[in-house]
Amino acid sequence: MAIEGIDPTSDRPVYRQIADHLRRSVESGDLTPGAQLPSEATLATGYQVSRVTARRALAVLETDGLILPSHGRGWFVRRQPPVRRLSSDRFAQRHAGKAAFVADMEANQRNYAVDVLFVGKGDAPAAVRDRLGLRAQDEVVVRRRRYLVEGQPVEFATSYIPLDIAAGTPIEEPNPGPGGIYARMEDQGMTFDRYEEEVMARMPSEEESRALNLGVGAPVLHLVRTAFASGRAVEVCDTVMDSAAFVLFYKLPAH
Amino acid sequence: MAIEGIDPTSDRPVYRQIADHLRRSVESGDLTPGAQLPSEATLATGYQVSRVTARRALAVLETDGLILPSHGRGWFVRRQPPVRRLSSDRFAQRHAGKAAFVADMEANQRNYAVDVLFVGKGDAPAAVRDRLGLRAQDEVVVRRRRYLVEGQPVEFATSYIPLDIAAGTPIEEPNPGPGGIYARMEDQGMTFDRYEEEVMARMPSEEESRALNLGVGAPVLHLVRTAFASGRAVEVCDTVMDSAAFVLFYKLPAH
DNA sequence: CAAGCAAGCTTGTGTACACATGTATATGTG
DNA sequence: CACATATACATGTGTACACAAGCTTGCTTG
Repeated sequence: MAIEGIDPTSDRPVYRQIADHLRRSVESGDLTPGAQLPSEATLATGYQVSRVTARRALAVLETDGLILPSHGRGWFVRRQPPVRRLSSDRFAQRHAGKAAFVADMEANQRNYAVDVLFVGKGDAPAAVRDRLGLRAQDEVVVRRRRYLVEGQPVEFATSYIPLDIAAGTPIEEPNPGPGGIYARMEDQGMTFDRYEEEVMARMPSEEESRALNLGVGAPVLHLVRTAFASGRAVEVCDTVMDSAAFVLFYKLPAH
Repeated sequence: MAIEGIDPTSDRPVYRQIADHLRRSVESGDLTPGAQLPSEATLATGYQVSRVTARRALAVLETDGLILPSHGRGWFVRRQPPVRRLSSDRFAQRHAGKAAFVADMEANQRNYAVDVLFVGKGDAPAAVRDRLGLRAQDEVVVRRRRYLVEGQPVEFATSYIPLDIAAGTPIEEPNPGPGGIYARMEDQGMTFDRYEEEVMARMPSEEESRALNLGVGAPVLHLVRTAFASGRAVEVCDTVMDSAAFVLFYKLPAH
């Protein structure tokens, strides 16, 4: 008699049947986020397979981003960070001098934090230089920061601003003051024309995966925003986001 | 003496060292896209490990989306489909009566094809009904289609249109005529107000992975667009895209 | 009581082997 | 020449086992 609906004679491999079975337990809420799964040995005897096969089933769910192993402790159902939305108008309509991320977070009533990881002069990648219309030797101000929601890192953002705009202004400081760097540029008399955003989805590098605390199979959203003010590109912001934590929202006029 | 830089005494597991070594071969162009890797048995003897360990190294690269196995043939370096861009203004500025996708493709000089998979009356998912402002029992016209570029399926799109708009019009036909369904709605005197797009990145279901011919570790872009005309939501289009084939491009005015 | 250590659990990495199944190629037969 | 078949080789799935290494618990010892 088959154990728990597993049929060794089926065309579908046993390890996939076990993965399906466990997946249903997770998706039905039978195994809640954070819950511990039975140990590999328990699963193996329970499903009457070898530990190798049980592990293979677990690996499938790990790749799917459903569960995570913890060496010496066990396998656990992933806690999905709560989804939040970002609006396309988040840069156009800054609320009462607050930076975009802060306004988003307060609108969604979430605990958030921003770590400034690096601010200073540096070089820009070639793709960024192209968008800013700079030459190879031109330096920029680099602002790298990390955003956390409910204690979880969810986003890394790196801004590149041409030196002739940023030099000698609060843009070079870790804290650029109320309204963020956009407000400081407007202080200089700049008027923002438009933004261009390029959105990609891809797998994270090992470093990104570690930094965002992602599961093995979890992709990232990669957003490159170019801001144009007074007829020129004044900033490129390169953002890598935990895809489970974001839904990008764009409101587009119909001409 | 170590074979090919593999050190069994290192802290880094052997299978990861082998994966790194092979990854470099792929990324350096030593193994070009489409090229076949040595067989598992060859790798095992070459690196002096068991076939299981060689397979584990290959599985790492498969999860990373670099290589693909072909049963009975071997492992091959993935061909990345050529990246193409979609513009945010693709719906606002339809060119000479051409549908959005067609205009995009011709602008990028690519071979493309559209398969109409299903057109007819049906039910909409709850999330779609909400966006359209419909009740549970309200039926819609469902239009499901597949887009191919250079022979590769890259996108599945499903449109939902309220029955009171679509019934008895070419919108119910597989071929809705020049300009697509938007043009037919305008024929009815509708004026398009705005579009809302929600962009997510996630891992595909097994079915999606198969349908889009994705590698194991490849994510999809999931876009849900709601079109508003004459003050009401008139269409929801649910699109799942091969993330390797698309860069979404949005041009946003600065208020 | 507290510190430390050992036992016993967990996952992580690796071996060797067996057989099923898909693919390509060479070979032999009509 | 065309077609079926055998065979060699590829990956796919599964077993059993061994040992390393991390974590938790509880007992022992000072």
